Amino acid sequence: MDKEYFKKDGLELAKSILGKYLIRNYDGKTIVTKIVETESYMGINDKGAHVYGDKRSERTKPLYLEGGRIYVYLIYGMYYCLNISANKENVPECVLIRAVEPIKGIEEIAFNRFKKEYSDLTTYQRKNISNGPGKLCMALKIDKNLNAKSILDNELYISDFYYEDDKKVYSNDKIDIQTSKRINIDYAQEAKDYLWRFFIKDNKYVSAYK
DNA sequence: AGGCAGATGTCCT
DNA sequence: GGACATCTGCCTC
Repeated sequence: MDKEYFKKDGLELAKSILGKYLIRNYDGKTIVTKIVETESYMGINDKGAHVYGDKRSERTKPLYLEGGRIYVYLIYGMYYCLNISANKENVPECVLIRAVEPIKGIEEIAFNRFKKEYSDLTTYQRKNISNGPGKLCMALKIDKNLNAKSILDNELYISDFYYEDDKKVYSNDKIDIQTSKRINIDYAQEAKDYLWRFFIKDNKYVSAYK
């Protein structure tokens, strides 16, 4: 992925990063996951968006930067959510990453989530290891420190391949995408019914919402 | 497998 | 003071 890739609009970006790899590097460790669920937030006219009504604030600053910036915010006082800004500068669209599938580094993920080895997790915990926006941030150790940084940098980036024993493994472009209404934005009036949630059909790690 | 309450900080009226 | 792009634990079925 290059800089230009992220300058498409928020709906295009949400669909095109499905199936791509979200890769996290920290403390010399690498975690590889696959993006399986996203939502679009379409800027100043979207009643579900943080920037609705052109609400510029300290919090929403990264959204106004050019596409490809990380926007991390705190929700319900205890959880982080990861977004990628879309489109060009001053067009504050973004994509919320709602769920990922673990590919590499499962032991690291299990520890970040439950402070236990993967083999000690219950089937319930295994199923719920990264199938939600707050859960995936815990799984990948994502917090405010990454806010406003580029999603092309080594700490956290999106790619269409990862390395398995020095061999490139590419993502599959042929993905069956399903759509639905966005989750938990009942306040957004007519915008709550827009079909701006996208997920990979039948993927085990999509969040619990139908 | 599903419903409900509680946790808890930051942004907004 | 209230809302919030959520998760967990505890309860019932």
